[in-house]
Amino acid sequence: MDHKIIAHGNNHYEVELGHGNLHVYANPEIFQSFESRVYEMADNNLRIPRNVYMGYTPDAHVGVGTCIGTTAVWNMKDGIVSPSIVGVDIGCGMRVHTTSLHRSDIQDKAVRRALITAIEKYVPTNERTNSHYADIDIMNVVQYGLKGLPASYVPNERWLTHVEESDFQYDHAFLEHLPPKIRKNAQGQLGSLGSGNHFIEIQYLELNEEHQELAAKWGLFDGQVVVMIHSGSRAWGAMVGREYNKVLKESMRLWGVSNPDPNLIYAPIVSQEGQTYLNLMYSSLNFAVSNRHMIAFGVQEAFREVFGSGMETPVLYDLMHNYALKEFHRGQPMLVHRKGATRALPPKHFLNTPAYKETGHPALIPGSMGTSSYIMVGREEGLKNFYSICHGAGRTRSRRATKEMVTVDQFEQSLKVGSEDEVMVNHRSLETILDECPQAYKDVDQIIDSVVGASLADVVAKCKPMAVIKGI
DNA sequence: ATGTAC
Repeated sequence: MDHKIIAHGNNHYEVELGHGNLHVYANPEIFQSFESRVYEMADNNLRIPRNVYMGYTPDAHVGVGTCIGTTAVWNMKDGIVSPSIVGVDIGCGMRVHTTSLHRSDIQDKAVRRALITAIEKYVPTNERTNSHYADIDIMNVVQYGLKGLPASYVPNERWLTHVEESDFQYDHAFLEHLPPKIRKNAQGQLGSLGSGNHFIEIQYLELNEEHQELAAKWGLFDGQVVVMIHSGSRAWGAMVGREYNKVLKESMRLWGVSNPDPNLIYAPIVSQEGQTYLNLMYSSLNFAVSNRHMIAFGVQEAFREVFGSGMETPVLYDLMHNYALKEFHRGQPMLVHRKGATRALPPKHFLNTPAYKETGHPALIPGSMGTSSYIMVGREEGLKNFYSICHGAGRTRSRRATKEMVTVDQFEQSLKVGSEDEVMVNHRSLETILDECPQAYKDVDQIIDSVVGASLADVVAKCKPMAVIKGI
């Protein structure tokens, strides 16, 4: 397919497709690597009426119905909501906790092994292992988010304030639409990691010299040990997504609405079906943020076991990259879908959570296993992409293709196994998580270069991996 | 992604 491309400069391209224009933020190298399939998908998404804006971040790649890396906006009054443009793992996101430790404190491999073992004791990493928080009623959690947790699981006020949202408000009456077994499936999963690309990583920081002052304000220092968590809404969000893909698909058939891609599902925001999905999506966001909170609670317990009961692991921030949020833009309420896209608000922006109003909030971007992650901050210019930046490196090949192509030996080499700087992993064998090797992902440094070059955000700190806990 | 699957 040939498309007219407008190059705006500064890693910003506008691609004219059959049904509207797609904005792409990528450096020339990444831009050239996009396959035509991602443009076909964007064009199918642009067929949905009254789209206000659609953009790709540089980590964009093919997903179900809609590419991962999409920001898509409609007006609340005449727009649509789409489970396909939210993504299957509703509320999937990132969280970072800081420590007072320096990397030299955990350079000893025995210490890092002890931390991995302790974390696995407090955070279930096997699919069917329940968390031991039987005293938490998940119905309180899905209704009131972090405010639904018993006080004994909230170490201090900061854990409620340094998050993108602690309590997503919605009409709880919609919970009656859910199948009863969702409760049984999700109960016991709170505080568990999940599998796939989810992880807990122990990292050390390399501060960007140009943002030392901001880093200090955020409590960050060079060489600091931090913990990065990537997880989502587990069975709760998966069941909401699956159920409403079915329901909305049937509604589209009844309404006579169709799209060339049968996997692209959507409904008017004002319709009963759209309202039901939207409200139940918020229940999943409450589960997701609470899940990461409880994982972090377990991680703090583990650090206390290794370093003493006085150990504190303050939360830096928690934010999501799979959701649709009502936001005010251009003076109007709009529904901003971010599927594999991270909000990065600039300093002073009114949408910032109060704790980060002055500085802008930390935007947490994971790399692939064994490569760097990043802590960034949004810029004013990010407005052009509705303040969305990348959500990570972005896959470059499928799980199956990766397993056929990469060997366990190559994976071990990329983790520097055997050396002092080895990225230690909880799994005895890397065979089971081979599809998560760095060779399956784009080069995260190129992705970050694209975002910085497009003036969407700046790097505050680079996070280098020292130990990783993966689920199965 | 998912206590996977019309």
